[in-house]
Formats: sequence, C-alpha cells, structure tokens
Amino acid sequence: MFRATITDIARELGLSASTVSRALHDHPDISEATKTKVKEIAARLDYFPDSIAQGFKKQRTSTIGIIVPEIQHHFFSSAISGIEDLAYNAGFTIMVCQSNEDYEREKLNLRAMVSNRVAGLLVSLSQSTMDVSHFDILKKRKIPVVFFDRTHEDLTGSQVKVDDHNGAYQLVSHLIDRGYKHIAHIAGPSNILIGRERECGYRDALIDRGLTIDESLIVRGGYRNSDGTHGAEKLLALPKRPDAIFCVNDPVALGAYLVIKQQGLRIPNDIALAGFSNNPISALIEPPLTTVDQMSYDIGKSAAALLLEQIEKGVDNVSPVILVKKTKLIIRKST
Amino acid sequence: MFRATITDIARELGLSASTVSRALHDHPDISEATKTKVKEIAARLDYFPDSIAQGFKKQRTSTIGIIVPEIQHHFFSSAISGIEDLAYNAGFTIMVCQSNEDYEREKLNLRAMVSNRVAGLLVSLSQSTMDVSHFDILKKRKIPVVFFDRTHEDLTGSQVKVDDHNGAYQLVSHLIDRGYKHIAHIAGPSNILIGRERECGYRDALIDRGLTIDESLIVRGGYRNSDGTHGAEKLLALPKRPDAIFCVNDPVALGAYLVIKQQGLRIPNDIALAGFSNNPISALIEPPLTTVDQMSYDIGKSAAALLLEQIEKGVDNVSPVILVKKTKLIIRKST
DNA sequence: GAGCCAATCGCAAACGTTTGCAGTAACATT
DNA sequence: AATGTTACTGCAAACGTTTGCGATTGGCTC
Repeated sequence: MFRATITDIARELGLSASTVSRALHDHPDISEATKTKVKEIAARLDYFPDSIAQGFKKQRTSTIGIIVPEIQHHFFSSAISGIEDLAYNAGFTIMVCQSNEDYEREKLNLRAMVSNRVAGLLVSLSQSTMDVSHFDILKKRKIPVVFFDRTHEDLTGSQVKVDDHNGAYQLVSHLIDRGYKHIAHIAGPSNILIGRERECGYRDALIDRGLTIDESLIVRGGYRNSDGTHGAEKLLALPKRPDAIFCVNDPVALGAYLVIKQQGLRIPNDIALAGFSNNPISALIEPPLTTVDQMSYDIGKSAAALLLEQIEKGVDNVSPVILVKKTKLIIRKST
Repeated sequence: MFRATITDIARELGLSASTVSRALHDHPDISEATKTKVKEIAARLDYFPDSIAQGFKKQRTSTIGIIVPEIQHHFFSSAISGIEDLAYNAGFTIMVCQSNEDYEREKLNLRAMVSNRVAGLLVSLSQSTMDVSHFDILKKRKIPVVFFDRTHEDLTGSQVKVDDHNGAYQLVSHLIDRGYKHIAHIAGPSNILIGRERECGYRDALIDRGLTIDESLIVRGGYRNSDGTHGAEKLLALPKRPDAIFCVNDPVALGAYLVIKQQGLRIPNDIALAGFSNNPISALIEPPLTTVDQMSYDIGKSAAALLLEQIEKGVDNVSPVILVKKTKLIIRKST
C-alpha cells in the first residue's frame, strides 16, 4: 500500500517539493527539462494529486454540492446529469444529497456540504421547507449558491427556473380552447414558488377567459405520485366531476392517470389530463400526456454555468440573477 | 466572512485545541463541564467541523464515490438513491460521476475519486469498458470497492447483481409457453457480463424447449433507447419477421416499442415485446410491458451495505462476495 | 506525609500541498 | 570588474484537525 506523494517525487529527483508542485502545474518558473523529468517520475510512481490536501491548503475544493428532493425523480436525475457534464468539463466533481422532501434532512445535507467545503452549491428545495434561513450560512461563508426549479421568495442569490406561470397559463388556455369548462387543478404545496406560480397561471387563464374559479376543483398536495392518486380520487368523487385535470407536475399526473384508468374512465373523452415537466414517460403512456416541457437537463447546465461563474469571479463580484427559461407546451392526445 | 475553527473555540475558553477536539467528540478524558461549555460556544460561533481538514489528518474522508454510466437512467438514479439513503444514515456523503458509457471518461472519473480519497467506491461499468485494469489502483491503495449490475469477469472485489441468466431464462420460457416460436433478442454488448448472461439465458431457454437458435434473430447493440430502435428496425425488416422480441433492458425495449408502434404493428397480436429491469415507465405504456424486476433501489442499498462493511472492517478483513439477487418476472399485456 | 491513582488537560507533531520570498548561478551589460 | 538581469529552485510557513504522550491537579490510602 504505497501512495506516492509530491515529496516522493522530489526525493527521487533530488528536488524540493515546491519545485515538483510547480512543475506539475506547469509553472513558468520551472525549466522544461525538470518538468518532463518530474512528470515522468509522477507517471511511473502512479502519483495522484491529493485533492484533500490541496483543498485543505487552498481552503477550497473542486467539488460542487447538489441538494435535491429526490434523485430518482426524472427531472432531478436529468438536471444532475446536466450539472455533472458541465462540472466534469470544468474539472469539478459533484457531491449529491437528497433531502427526501424533508426539511430537517435538508438542513443536515447543507451542513455536510459546508463541512466538505464545496466550492459552490446547487439547491432545489424540499417541499416541506417553509423557512430558508438555514441558507444564511452560505452568505456568511461566501459560498456561491444557485437555486434551481424549487425556489422560495425569501431567497437571495441566483436562481434558475422556468416560467411556471406562463407555462401553466398556456396549458390551461389550451384546455379552454379545446372546450373544457370544468378544469380542476391538483396543486403543489404553497410554500414553494413553482407550485404557487403554476396555480396562479391556472387561475389567471381561467379568469382571462371569463370562466369562474371553483375552489372545490383545486386540491392541494405534494409533488409525488401518491399526491396525484389522492388528488384524483377526491376530484372524481365530486358530485360534479371535472372534465379536465391539470396537475402540478408529471409524477402527480401519472398518479392521477392510474386512478382515472382504474375507474374505467376514458382519457380524454371522459376527462382530460395534463401535467408539467415532460417526463419521458409522459410521451409513452396511452394516451400520451399533454404537458409542459421544462428542459431539465438544460436547467441543470444553466444553473451549473451560473455557479461556475460565481466560483471563478468570486461571489462578491457577481450580482445575483434570476434566469427564467421559456417553457414549451407539448400537446398530446390526453387533451 | 468568519469561519470558526476549533482554535477559535479554544481561545474563547482558554483551552487548547486538542481539548476542544476531544470535547466535541465526547472523549471520556474530558469533563462534562468543559464539554457543555465547548459545545455551547461551538453552537454560538456556528462552528462546522472542517471535513477536509479531518480527512486530511485522518487520511480518509467520509465520502463514498459512485461511478455509473448515466445518471438519468432510471435504474441508476434509483440505485444511487438507495446508496445515498444508506450512506446518509451512516454519516457518509456520496460523490457521483457518470462515465457516459465512455471508457476514457470512466478512467478519469476513477482518478478523481482516488484523488478525492473516497472511503470506498461503488462502480457500474460503462458499456465500452473492455479492460478493467485501471481498477487495480484500488487494490494497491486498499480502497474498498463494490461493483454492481454491470460487472466484468476479470474483476476481483465484491459484486452485487441480479441473476441475469435465470431472469432471462424465465422470461423467454414464458414467451415459449405463450406459444411464440420465433423469438428475437436485442442483445447488449458482449464485454459486459449482464448482457452476455441475459443472452445466455435466452439461448438456454430456447434449447431446453427444443427450439432452434436462429442467429439472424439476435442483433447486438448497447443499452440505450437508440439501440432498441435500431435493433427493432433490423428485425422488422427481416424476410421472416419474429413474433416476439426480448430486449436486454427496458430502455432498449422502449426504443423497440416506438418502432413497432410507428410501423403500425400491434403488441402483442402481431409481435410480443419484453424487456428487463422494470422501469416504472414499462407499467404505464399501452400495452404494459412484460419485464423482469431488478429492484434497483435494493441493489444500491445492498452494494452500499457491502461497501460500508468493508470500510468499517478494513478491506483486508473482508473476503469478497458476489451477491446475486433473485429477479422477479413481471408478466403484463405485451406478451 | 509519602505515595498513588484517577481525572483532566496541554504539547507538539503530523497529514500533503501551495506560495511568497529569498537565494543561487550563469550570463549579459556597462 | 562591478553590477544588473534572467532563469531556475529551495525554504519555511501555513491550512485545521487528531492523537500519543506527558503534565498537572486534587483527593485518597496507608
């Protein structure tokens, strides 16, 4: 079990550790001759730079932290993939934690990230996070952070999200165009912005088209499959059944989908169904689901790019931006 | 930008850094009185232990590295989720890299992991990895590693996988029971074991039932959607069209699914289709897909548990095991 | 009161790397 | 021959934490 260090290389060549360090980093002060010699020995000894020691010395690692509600969720795994690709090209590695939609766990995740001295942090909030003051520590320590998708109004710092209001507005307008009159909404929790904005888009579309808003047609839940099944069960049990359901996201829509199918109702003849986020799965069910494309991979990439800029230029030299991506309405047979 | 260190706490209380360190770790040498005082100040100063410095000193971090082909793939994101949950409970964080099915990138991922001094490593091979000698470095440095799902015969070290041969065997037997005679197979690359074993299960099932193996009905590709579309296009263009297709995994089956639908063929009347891995999506398409459940989340958890054991007991004190999980045949309407 | 033990704490070294500064040698310039 | 310049390399300190060992105190026993 021998691990070569910079000192080993130095000893081998009768040099000092500092020279070896500089040689490996192609410092201009070092002659080409020694550089090649150093690199040769480094290769021969299987030398790996010790990122931990480097991070310790430099007071910063080359790791980007990511906190998401759940990794399995396609939107997030896809966003993470985008982040990883960009980070990889910039010489960073990623460290991932999932809050499992739990506020306390999110706080502990944050602690772990700070402890690990990540160079920067990408966060999508858990659905149970009401208070975001635990992120204050990042400002204090000047750790760059970019929030994506699930944001909160009290948050300072950059954000990347889609135009949830407009996306929902377009979708609901489309439903109205199709002739649906009693459009229900399975909404997300109100603490998270994306849920509120999508609901708002839903309401505004109805109002602008002269339809009245029936509060009994709005049921509230979380962002998971089970929230969709529960929501749909409630809605279908209503005395006057809605003729369309707009769900806050695709997982919820899929939950609703199963309930509708189970009850023997036909989509879209008996009831129309629409989601939000364009999971790959939504294109493959029968009928395929009308939804709003959210470009998860791109959101991840954009958030990572913003973060890398902050890391490079210093958190104080970049003013926070809120990047709002356009959504794309994907009309399929479910409406 | 003030970051409290152990020394700050020590100064505040007129103690030494070592005492503070021990106090924070509940070392028995330290009196309860000082322990509470230390912890109080630590809380007041927002002290976070510096994991980097700790890892540096202890020569080991509390990070578990993960290398997978692609994060978006449901099987992997789900396995990662299982790993993260277990790691979280054990006080570890995870560092994730994706090879994007590329051998060179896999090697660089490995370098990054070693550089970051991960406590252990979980790996699923890229489909283009023929040679696994780059993992020798792990043995040399005594870094525990567990391979999962995508393994290779030259690998030493523990592994967690499913009984691919048996799973495929059962599935193909089921197809034969259903009366299908010309069963095609869209196979994976032959360097990775899971592909070979599934193909082997396919062949053995045919032989055992007295059917002949038609090599023209076996097309070879990778593990992605596109491999399914290409494979299906080839098979459907055959003079004598197969009456069933068994795909090496669900993403490939979904690729094939699209081609079959596009060509106006009905599943399972014109042609039956089956996959492997039980993606959630496979239950929702029309008709739902017969497949083999692989328990991705559990595989991740089991692999992580094996790794944690190695980390705890030392890599030399644990003999490598190969954990083979039972699969479960999921029969749905596509066959 | 000498000796001993237990309880509690500090000293100092070490982990591998980076970096400002200083130092050396060789060579060119007056 | 003295000085300046250039090109290269070494010294030493520092990052925050852990840990073996030794030091100190107070109380206890005989």
